[in-house]
Amino acid sequence: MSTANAAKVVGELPAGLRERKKVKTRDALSRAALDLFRSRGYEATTVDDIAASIDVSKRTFFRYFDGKEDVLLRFQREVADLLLEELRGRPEREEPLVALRRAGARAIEQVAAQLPLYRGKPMYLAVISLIESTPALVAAHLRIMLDRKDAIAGILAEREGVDPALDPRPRLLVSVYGSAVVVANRAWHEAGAAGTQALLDCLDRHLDGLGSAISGRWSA
Amino acid sequence: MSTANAAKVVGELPAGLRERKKVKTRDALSRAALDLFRSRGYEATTVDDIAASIDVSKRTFFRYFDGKEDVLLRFQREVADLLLEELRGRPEREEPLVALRRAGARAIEQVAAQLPLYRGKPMYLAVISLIESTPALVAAHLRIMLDRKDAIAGILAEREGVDPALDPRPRLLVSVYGSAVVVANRAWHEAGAAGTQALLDCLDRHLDGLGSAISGRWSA
DNA sequence: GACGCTTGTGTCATTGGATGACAAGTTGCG
DNA sequence: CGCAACTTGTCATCCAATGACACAAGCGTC
Repeated sequence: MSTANAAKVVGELPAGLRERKKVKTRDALSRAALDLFRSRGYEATTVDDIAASIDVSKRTFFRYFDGKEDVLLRFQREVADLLLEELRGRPEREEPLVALRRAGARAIEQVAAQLPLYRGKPMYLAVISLIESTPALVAAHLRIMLDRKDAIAGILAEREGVDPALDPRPRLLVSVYGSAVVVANRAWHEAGAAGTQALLDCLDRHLDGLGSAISGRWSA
Repeated sequence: MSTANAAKVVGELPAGLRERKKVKTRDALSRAALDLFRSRGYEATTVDDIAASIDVSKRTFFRYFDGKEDVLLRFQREVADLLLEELRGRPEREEPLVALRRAGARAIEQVAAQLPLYRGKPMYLAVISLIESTPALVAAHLRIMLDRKDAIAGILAEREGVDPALDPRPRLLVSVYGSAVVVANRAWHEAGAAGTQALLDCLDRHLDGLGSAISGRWSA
């Protein structure tokens, strides 16, 4: 139940032949899309191109993914869903931002580790890089986080015993956390897009900087 | 020079007949779009509908606006641009977040005051409400802010004498500020979408809550 | 006021994303 | 094997967006 949606993870045993085929097709589509996006660019690649490159019809592509964006964003969705799950399991003693940070870090670790590799590195990292170099995808990423924010804010509100409809802090915190994630992703990408640990470190640095960023003046 | 892009403002004297016609058409399109979006919903309204309702061709619509979203988002763009302008004029003594807040508040005030009215209230407010009730538009709004964030962060970095490429704080602050704006917009919308002052107050309340949201535990 | 020049508009065609309908092919299973 | 359930491809359609081109309307000039 805790891994309900994790059928896409590597070490799964996919029941019958039918299921195995589907997993294979989805994976092939993901890779083909990633390849094409990276070489030609996201906008310059049509869904037809992707489908044709693995010899399926465009219609089939849309049966596996909700849209062109979804090929990449489904990983981000996965992270967001995992974060939600992890957050529910955080000990009550942790203060809100700490619980969020831990849950987020664990979610990223899991996705990076469980998802298939792409050229030796976790596919998840390649996806982030691609997203960060495509404005339309950054926006779509924001949208995904937006969709999850209410749920996350709800959990935080419950943990702290406040009413999310009256107290702005739950939503604010979630939103601010999301901001830090986005800025950190970008910094990581611009700094060369190293490994998973570099990404997590970068995120930590940014989250540490939050307090200092919003208060007082900055020293040069 | 400071009001270079403000041709859309009310009290302008539009040179010749040609210009006056254009302003009229653009305004008619905006209103028609707003009407249709509000009654049928954003997705359910086609660009053809909008154009047909004021008897112009779809092609003409796309000559006035970059796309369907742009009819509404151009107001948000205006706010973002004004904020940028205001920020450049803030006194150096103000600390970063304070300068941002003042610049943002002034930008909103100006847009709300200068833009045409829609059913008695500033059109800007109607647009926010519509955006807030349409997920796709919220995402697009985020994208607009995203496009401006680097410029804003650059100004803040310069004011404070830090290097925006090394210090994460400029980008962080801008991003966090943007988060607060979005959360505040939504809260304002859900609270009944009162007037401009209510929006500004709501924004202030959210910005005041930032520090408390990210640190420590919350009291019930 | 007639002449061009510039600019805005409509029509037409096209591309690409996304979805519904239906027929044909596969897989799963008794 | 043979039927039921499911997957896929083809076809048609809708809509956003853009380029090409012809036509009309504003604008300045003589």
